[in-house]
This record gives sequence, structure tokens and C-alpha cells, in this order.
Amino acid sequence: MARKRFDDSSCSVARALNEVGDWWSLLIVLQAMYGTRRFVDFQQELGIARNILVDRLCRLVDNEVLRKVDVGEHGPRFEYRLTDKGRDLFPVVIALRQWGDRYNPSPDQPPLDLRDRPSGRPIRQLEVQDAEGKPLTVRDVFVAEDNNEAPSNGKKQA
Amino acid sequence: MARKRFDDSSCSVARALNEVGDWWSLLIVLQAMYGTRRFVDFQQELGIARNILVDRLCRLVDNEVLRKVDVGEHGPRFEYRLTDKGRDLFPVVIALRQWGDRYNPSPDQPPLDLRDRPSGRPIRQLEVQDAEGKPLTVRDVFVAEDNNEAPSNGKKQA
DNA sequence: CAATCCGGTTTCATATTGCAACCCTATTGC
DNA sequence: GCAATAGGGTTGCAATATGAAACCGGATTG
Repeated sequence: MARKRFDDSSCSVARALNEVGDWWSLLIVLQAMYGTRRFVDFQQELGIARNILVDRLCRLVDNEVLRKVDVGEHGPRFEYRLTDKGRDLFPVVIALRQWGDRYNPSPDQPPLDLRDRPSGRPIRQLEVQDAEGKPLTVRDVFVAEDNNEAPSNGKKQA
Repeated sequence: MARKRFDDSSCSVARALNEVGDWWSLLIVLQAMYGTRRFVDFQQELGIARNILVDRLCRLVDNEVLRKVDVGEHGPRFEYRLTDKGRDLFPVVIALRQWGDRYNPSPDQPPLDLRDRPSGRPIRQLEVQDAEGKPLTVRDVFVAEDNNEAPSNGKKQA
């Protein structure tokens, strides 16, 4: 049967996963962050089937994660470029990468060494922080109740 | 055909997606962060099919994101609890939530108001930062070359 | 002793995925 | 001027994954 959709879920995580929660979409976005823009390049670098790539690119364009730009001076040539919405997936990708590096390091290779251009020093480990910038774990965070709602039994964890 | 696997990919994002990159796994982890531990509760709160839930829970246990604990004083009762590895998906979930809140807000409801317990103030927007804590965009970050490798044509973006 | 809860397994119809082959336009190489 | 090749797809098919619902067996409850 059809995959279940969460377009109208009240949970924003579910709605986000609806757009980039499949096996390929985030990898396409990642590849775009590396600078890839052309259909054939995505296809070769990811090793994705062409029909699936068409489908994912269209979906990402529909969801405004990518923009399809016609660069066809002579003949049909297109580029798929990240939008601001797509670029704002950067923290998601970095969070996943750091988690993967920590718990599933590659046996053959060291993790990618990401640095910032101005200083040339490695970027920071991403962490959830409070208003002052102090790190928070799952257990430190709770969902504040909406005052207009009926009060619930107790504070839920994040 | 079978879904393509990335177990041995050199990319840690791909390897991470291999473990939690399907439609349900991250939602199960999220639900676990809310405090859900029992099979029936996951099933009812997520509306997931029972056979799929069994499969995902097993996969997550295999990957050490969850631990299956026998709490059967009388009769078979189990709890699925987050491991440290699972809890460390917190930044991933928060990053997705903030992205979803920003670009796909629910028309009916305000986004969840997450606060930290000690101060009661909203948590920070997650951001990729340099060593000093200054925010970085995709374009600020590059992949430092491994010195042992042959030098490549140019610095790639993150 | 029947009804219910918990944690599954089984069956079946439908979707999704991956591969490979094909297509059309446009640019090359010669 | 014509074949070869590149870009960006589409189509058909077989292998899988998903979802709904039925079934199951032990334990507890009424």
C-alpha cells in the first residue's frame, strides 16, 4: 500500500520528514551542498536510478527545497540549485553527520574534517542549547503548555 | 527492487540515514523522547501498522538506538528505551523540528514551545558554529583535505 | 470462564524501488 | 553531413516494502 503521508500532522517533525524523510532526498540536498547542480552529476555521484532521481528532484522542487533553473543557451540544460529553505537544512545534515561519525565511523577512513573558511578551524559539535548557550539534553527540555488549551496532566518531555 | 543500502558508504550521512532514514524510525525515536516505551503506545500514538512497527523496533534495537527491556513481572511485557546513541539523535530531531516550524508551520496550531527545565525559557535556534561560536552557513564551511591523500583540484564546499 | 490487553505473526492488495532499455534534442568529431 | 555522444528524461518490468485487517497465545481482569 501507499506510504503513509504526514502532510497534515500536527507534528512539525513529521511534516519535515514528509519532505525530506525518504532515503534519497537528504542525500540529494547534501550533494547539492557539495556543489552538484546537474541531473547527470547527481545520478553518477549518488548512483541513484534515473526515474527515482526525476521523482525526487521534482518533489524537492515542488517543496521549494530546490529551484530548477533553465541554463539552456543551446539546447535544454537545467540546473537544480538550493533555495534558502534547502540551505537551511544545513544543521540537519551536520547533525546527522556528527551523529554518524560518532556512532558509525567508517572503518577505512577518518570522518570528513569540516572547517570554516575564515579561521580554518574545525566547526563545533552541534548541540541543543538553552537561552544562555548552555548545552541541554532530552531530559532538560519540556513542552510548555499553550495557555489557551485545557491544562494537561503533566509536563511532557521534549 | 530492494531499497539501496548505504552501510558501507564512505559518507557518514549516508550511513546515518541507513539507520534512521526511513519514514518511521525517526518518528519512533521522537516518540520515545516524549516518554513512550510500550509497543501498543507507539502503535496508537503513531498510527503505524503493527508489522511495520515490529520491523522498525527490531531494526532500531539491532542498531542500538533502542534497548528492549523485559519488564514482565507477570506475563510478557517489554519496554523499548532509548540508549545513549538514541538520545544523541536529539539535535537531529530538534534541527528537523525547527526547520519544519520555519518552513511548514501548521495552519491550525502554533509550533511546540520547547523550553528548558531549569530556566523555563525557550531553547535556542540550532546553528552550525565555528570554534568561537559564530554562526556558519553552508558556504562558510569546506572539507579540509586529508594530508595523506593526493591533493585535489580545489577545496570543496561542505 | 468469557472478555480484554499485550506483543506479535500472517495474509493479501497495493505502492515504491531499481535496472535496463528506449527517446528526443543538441553538440561534437571527423 | 553523418555517426557518436551528452543531457534529461520516459517506459516496462521484476523485486520489495508498506498498510490494513485478521488471527494467535499467554496473562489478567471481571
